[in-house]
Amino acid sequence: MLKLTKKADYGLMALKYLAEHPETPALSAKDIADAYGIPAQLLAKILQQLTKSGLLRSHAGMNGGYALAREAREVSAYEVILAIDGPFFITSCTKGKTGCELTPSCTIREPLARVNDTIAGVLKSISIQDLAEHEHSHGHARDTSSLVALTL
Amino acid sequence: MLKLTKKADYGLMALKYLAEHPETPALSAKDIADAYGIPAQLLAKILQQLTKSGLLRSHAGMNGGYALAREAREVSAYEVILAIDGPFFITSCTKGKTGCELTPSCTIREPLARVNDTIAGVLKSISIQDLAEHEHSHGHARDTSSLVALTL
DNA sequence: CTGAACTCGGACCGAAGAAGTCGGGTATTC
DNA sequence: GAATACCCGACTTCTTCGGTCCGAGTTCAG
Repeated sequence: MLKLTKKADYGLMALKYLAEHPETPALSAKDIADAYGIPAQLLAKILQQLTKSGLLRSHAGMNGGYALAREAREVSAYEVILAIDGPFFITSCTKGKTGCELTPSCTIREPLARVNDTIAGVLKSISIQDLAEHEHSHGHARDTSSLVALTL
Repeated sequence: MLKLTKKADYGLMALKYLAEHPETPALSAKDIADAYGIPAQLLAKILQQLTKSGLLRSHAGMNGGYALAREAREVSAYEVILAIDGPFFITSCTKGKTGCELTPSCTIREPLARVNDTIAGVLKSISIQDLAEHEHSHGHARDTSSLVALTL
């Protein structure tokens, strides 16, 4: 478990692809879909969501398509996932307003909420640029290690 | 997204409950289920899985029930989740053997695998004991902060 | 030794959400 | 005005989770 949806995957792939082709003014949904073998219509919807969230700029008409609204370096994986799948929570009782009122015993959530924050922090620290850069970087380990604090 | 299942939640709750009652030789599934308002039959199945995974000891017959197989301190949240929901991966292409062979372009997985490891590390650093201890610890922040390294 | 209390374990089902499809509408360019 | 591409909601399909039911095996008390 604990996996993110295919949509989020597709979205990350698409943004990575755009980051890898900064020269082109715009890439159509079909272009990207073909490049990865993703269902075009589905990818289109995902890109629309990302556009609505302000991560992409769209341009209709011939030779239209999508382009990054910001620098690849300035877009975190967290934002992408958030835009596509909505806010995530590790805990099942998503704590809307009802939450775990039925079971007044959700004493587990408190520590798990910390974990949740930690994960979010990790995701926020990864940019689209990072994804694109590691195209063929197998061995040469960069020194871009970040530390995440988990306070119980 | 990215949330763990209710089963895993229930499992963690149950273990926490057991950790809080070390004096009793065994607690039945029903006891725990009643304490938290969880469907008893469902909890029973979860506890069975935990038993098969070696996290619990079961004892049939009258006054039977479940007990921790190990010290609460020695059981990590990771193990519990693993036992209940199976191995988790952030990526959708779970990389069995087929994985993303269809799309030979899963260049995203590599960085995300690091994230996956990071999360696993966090979960491994949390023990059942930790969950039980924070029963009423609202304000007094302990200094049990651990650092997790994420190397891209 | 018989029955109550409990665990064990598979089969089953309904609901929810994810994945993907279809079709109509709108904007832009040539 | 035709081709290209984005826009967007509705719909179908499929998987999985959450939960229930029931039968069988164990253990212990009286």
